[in-house]
Amino acid sequence: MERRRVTIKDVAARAGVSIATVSNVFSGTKPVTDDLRRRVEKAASDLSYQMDRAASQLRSGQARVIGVLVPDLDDTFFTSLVSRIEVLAMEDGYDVIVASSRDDADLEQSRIRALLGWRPSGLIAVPCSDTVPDLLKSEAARLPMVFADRIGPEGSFVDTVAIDNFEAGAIAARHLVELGHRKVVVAASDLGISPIRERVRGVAETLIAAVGTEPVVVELGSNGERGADRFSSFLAGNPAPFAVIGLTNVTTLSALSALARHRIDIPETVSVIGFDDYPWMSARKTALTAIRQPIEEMGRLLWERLTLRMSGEDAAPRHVSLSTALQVRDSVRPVIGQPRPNSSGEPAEERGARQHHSAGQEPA
Amino acid sequence: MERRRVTIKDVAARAGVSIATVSNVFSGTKPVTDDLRRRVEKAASDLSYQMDRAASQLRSGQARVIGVLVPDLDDTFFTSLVSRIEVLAMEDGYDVIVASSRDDADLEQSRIRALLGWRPSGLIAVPCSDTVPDLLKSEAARLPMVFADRIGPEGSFVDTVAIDNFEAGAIAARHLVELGHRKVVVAASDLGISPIRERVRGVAETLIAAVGTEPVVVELGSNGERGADRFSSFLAGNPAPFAVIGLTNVTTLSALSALARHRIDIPETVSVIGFDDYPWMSARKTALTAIRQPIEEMGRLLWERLTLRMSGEDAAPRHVSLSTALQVRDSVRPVIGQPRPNSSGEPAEERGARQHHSAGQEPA
DNA sequence: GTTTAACAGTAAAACGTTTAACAGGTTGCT
DNA sequence: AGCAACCTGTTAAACGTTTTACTGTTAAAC
Repeated sequence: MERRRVTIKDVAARAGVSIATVSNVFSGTKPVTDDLRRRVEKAASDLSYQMDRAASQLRSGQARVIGVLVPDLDDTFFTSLVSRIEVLAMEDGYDVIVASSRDDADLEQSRIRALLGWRPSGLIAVPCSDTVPDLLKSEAARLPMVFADRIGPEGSFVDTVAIDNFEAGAIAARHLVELGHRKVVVAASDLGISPIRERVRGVAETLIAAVGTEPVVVELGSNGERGADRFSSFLAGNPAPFAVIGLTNVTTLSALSALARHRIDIPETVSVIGFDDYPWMSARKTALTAIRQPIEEMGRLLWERLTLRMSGEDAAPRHVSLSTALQVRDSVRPVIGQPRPNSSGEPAEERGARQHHSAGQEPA
Repeated sequence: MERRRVTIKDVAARAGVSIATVSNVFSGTKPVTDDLRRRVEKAASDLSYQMDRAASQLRSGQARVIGVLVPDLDDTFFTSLVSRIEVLAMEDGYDVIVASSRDDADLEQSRIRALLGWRPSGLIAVPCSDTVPDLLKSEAARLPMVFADRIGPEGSFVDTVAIDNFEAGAIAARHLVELGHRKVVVAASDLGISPIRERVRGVAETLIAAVGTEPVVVELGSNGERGADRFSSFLAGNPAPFAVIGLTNVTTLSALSALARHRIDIPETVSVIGFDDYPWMSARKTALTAIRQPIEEMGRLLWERLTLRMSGEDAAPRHVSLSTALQVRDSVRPVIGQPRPNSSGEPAEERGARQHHSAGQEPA
């Protein structure tokens, strides 16, 4: 039963040519006359020949594969990115091998090793922490790579594509302020991640500048379920009304989940701005106002940068920063006049940011 | 700058052993004394040696890679599956390369070719149509593979893991019936896909048996946005109240979206049962009752079957069928007494199923 | 009508591993 | 003591391609 693998040799024999010619027919390295080409193609399809990538890659050094490393394959944001990249890569004849670091630096390290073992033509990575593995730093000269989304302060030794995180936060805060909100709660995932810190900063600075109020930052982690629990217990100690900004699609979900659990009405008692723009956000009675990341464009730019590098571009690293936009829907309620005074207290501070408490009038 | 690649030879030289020994240290094929092993490991790490997969694979024929083919990388169901598989595969030392067929049979064919070119150790596929590519049929003897989810009537030449689709539909219908519903609309994706047909059948037969009513089946396609439009125009011609069953997480979303667009209250005017169980479903004021697929378990079984095959099991194909369960939440409203008569008409038939119209009393 | 250049094809040498065949050295068994 | 069996290590031969260098042949240029 165990038929021998059909190799380039068999094809060559059947077509009556040398193996080099067969190789040329398929790789197109050197021209081949139509007659021979046809003969070879016929022979190949007769034998249902399939090139052996391992052999091809070993000899040529060209892998035609790109590695994609993301922190979490259950997070729609990352899978959307992977999806885009897969399409683009396929169109250019590359295959993609995925690896998830599950937000664990050690695992990330080992996944990177695995990816590198493929000697891929390129690497697209969403690092899981600010500190980029040395492994990659030393490889950066040799291997084309682009970082996405999670760009640390020092992540500048390589091309990057990310959104303007500060702006994203600012946009959300501004919207809230314009509608009269003063008490805002930020549902952050992990303040150890610098883009998240930036988003928080965007919210905080805008809020302070506009109304002199600091946001309350709640750290929910990157697991949705735990996040919901945490936000739920936050809710227990910090009565509405206020507005919440989700800084991540996962934290948005967590916050929403907790809010639902407490049967708190949106936007009547708490206004919500979500992150990312996914179908489920508009599939609700009060559709979610959200900060939309241009995922499609991110994918495109990521691939563009990578292909440029792969084709030998050797300029200084470029960092592209994309703008987010607010998708205004129904989950933010305009507040008329001053916020009504709380009867029973107000959000206590949870982490980092101090909260300015303004009962009644502004200090001019 | 272009340093030469560090190979097994360099390591061997530095450690003062033969390349075969180095190979043995890493592959563990033959035992090596501790002394040498240490020397080799030291040398390898000094040079930061990394094995070349291409060479290794070429020689050994062992790829340690498994191909995963899904119809859509933007559908959370499939990405959840991929995520599970990636974890399991990694734990066993396999890498995974993903390909999306985007529900296109031609593309699927070409993606399969690409996957096969890697000579993977195994293949996990969610075919995009009932007719399995001949390409795979002929490869089935050689290459361990398992099909998931989309199992056609003839998909039996290879191991499969799927849910009991008929039962899934039946469960949903039963729940509806028990709560007094008689008019049910089924939001199907594509009736060309046999699992979907099965789910429809499950709903229809249960409904007919219980209350003598046939469901109205609306075909929404597998694109969420278009699906929402279609369901929206269905809604325009077919006034509530009724109950809808989403047969897919995407169609659920589409239906919900359209419902929201028409400002129809859930569950007051229409009751909804969704498919799959995702965080967004419970992150709403009226959480969604849904048919939950055991994705985690599916992934586990898929991997289990595949590893069994990869380790040489050569029994007849096994087909495992998993049960779904209804996750009861708040989106289905009990109907008291008879359904109130419609004022302006009722759902017209959209495709396939005829609708029985019972104005007033049952025909005993 | 030479000389050149371009072209189409081939033979053979890589590419970096794994592994089959083999070689000493030690141990175990009569 | 003698022989087999077993270790641990080495040498060299694969694995299936791509690519370099080379060989004729044909077209272009003088």
